[in-house]
Amino acid sequence: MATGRTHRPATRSRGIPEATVARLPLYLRALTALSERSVPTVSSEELAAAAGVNSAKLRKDFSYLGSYGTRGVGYDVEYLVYQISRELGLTQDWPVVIVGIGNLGAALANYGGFASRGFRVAALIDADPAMAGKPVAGMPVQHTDELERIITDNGVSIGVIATPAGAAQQVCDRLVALGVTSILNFAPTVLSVPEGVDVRKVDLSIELQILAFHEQRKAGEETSAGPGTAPAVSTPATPATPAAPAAGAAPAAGPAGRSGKGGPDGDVPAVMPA
Amino acid sequence: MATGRTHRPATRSRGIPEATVARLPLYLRALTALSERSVPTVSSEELAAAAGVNSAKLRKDFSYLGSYGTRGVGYDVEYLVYQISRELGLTQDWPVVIVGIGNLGAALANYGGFASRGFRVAALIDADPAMAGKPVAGMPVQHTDELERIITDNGVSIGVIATPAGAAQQVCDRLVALGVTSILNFAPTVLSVPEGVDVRKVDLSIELQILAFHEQRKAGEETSAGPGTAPAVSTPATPATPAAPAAGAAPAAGPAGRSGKGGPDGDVPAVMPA
DNA sequence: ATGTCTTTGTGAACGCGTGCACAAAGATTG
DNA sequence: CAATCTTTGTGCACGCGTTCACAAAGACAT
Repeated sequence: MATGRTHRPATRSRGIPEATVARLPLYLRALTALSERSVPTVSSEELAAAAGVNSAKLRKDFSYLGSYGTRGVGYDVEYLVYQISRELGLTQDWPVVIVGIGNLGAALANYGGFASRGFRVAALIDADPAMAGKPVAGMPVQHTDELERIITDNGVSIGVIATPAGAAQQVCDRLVALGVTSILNFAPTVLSVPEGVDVRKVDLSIELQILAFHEQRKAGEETSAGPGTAPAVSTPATPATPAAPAAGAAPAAGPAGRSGKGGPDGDVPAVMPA
Repeated sequence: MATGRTHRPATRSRGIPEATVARLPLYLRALTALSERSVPTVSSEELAAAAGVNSAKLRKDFSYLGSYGTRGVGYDVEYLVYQISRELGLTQDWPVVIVGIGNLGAALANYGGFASRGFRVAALIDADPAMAGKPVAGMPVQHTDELERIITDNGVSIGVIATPAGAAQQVCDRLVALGVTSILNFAPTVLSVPEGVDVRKVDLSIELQILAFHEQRKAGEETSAGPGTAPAVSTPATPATPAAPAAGAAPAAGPAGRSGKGGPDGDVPAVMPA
């Protein structure tokens, strides 16, 4: 999951709940597949199964868009594809810039799922002068200096940040200053943006960490009996009071020493207090 | 947002809400940054700002883990890093396989954020025999035939799928059969898995689509007046009854024509079984 | 035209997550 | 030791999202 809506407390834009908006692309994908198989209509039950959701939820979601179904029959696939596309704004062309052409940026540039949904990669930007001119995904990488010209010339309003964490905020600020109002952030940092700018983030390692949590829980349940977290580790309830005081000794031995190392990003200490 | 927990209706494992679990990695990242700057303690206010959340929410989240703060002072950074790491299961080593070494798979293999969090890339797998032996991220790509040996030898319980959509379910089934119980899916498909297997998905294009929705809404608001979706388009309320019948005509004119084209998309399978 | 059968659309209940606001707890100062 | 100040931990209320369950609507058969 790419998590994270930032700002805009409970945006229920035009009556369509955020949760529903987040599912529309899923329905669209399932519908597109049906469309390619020339399936004329689907029931909410079938479509829900294809999209991996509850059928009641799907019907309620669609009810926010209007009454597009026919009782006793189901939904017309083509028509629904069009309605959802329009609702999501995919009937128009969205020029996009990708900033930071490292491994991930290059992968994004090559990703077919963008172009097929109306997202046109207008430019690939990188701060490294050595990258300039290099072709990635059949398109020359351009230097950051070109950013302003590119964005204004193409009318770009959506930017993708795939830079290292350290550069992300700076890039973000520049994009926003140039009029970009939607940002998809792959850098592991919290971006601060002014009111009116939407940020969504995708953090690859966060997803793995969430899986690890559940994995640990599963392993713990089958190994030992109780609901304990890790087997053979003291329960988390105990070290309440001694926490803060005891911690004073920690930095000496532990992770503080690691802070010198220039790792790829933040990480977990090898040794810990208490 | 990489969204998407599948299965497990309302998993509140061991009393820690899912929403809280999803935020722990964020806190951890912020705390690690503080740790590297040798900051000894933080208040909930400061940490919340660094993690991009509400301070009340943060305190409540931490309260599920136990009472790790000191009133009037704040939280001990090192200690909290340890507690969260342990809770997430990051104090142990998680061998991971990445299946599908295309652009994205290669980017994932090179991503530093995994290794630094206790995730060890045990192997890179690809179905293409031509890829076998090629070094990616300083590690030879191995053929799918090796999958069983690799997984059992390394005790892999987490798999990352970065294959084209068409191959994802098949790969998933094989992983599950070999004992993998957590899957991070980058392929744009809904994976069906048996009870007890966790799937999280990251769909790059979904995030962009959600941004496009909001972007369209923003544009619509400033251009025309009303809360209408796209300017100069009939409101969605009208075509209620004629929806299904009229839909037959829709594909001709509208974007429905798009369905025919077999895009460069890695996305929807061109053909698929019923 | 009438009745039956299928499937939508939605009212209502429930549960989770969020945020407020404050009491309790400890540090700190005089 | 008492008073004050800071910050945590949480009870409570509210709103969003999910799910159930059913009436309304239309297709289809007779």
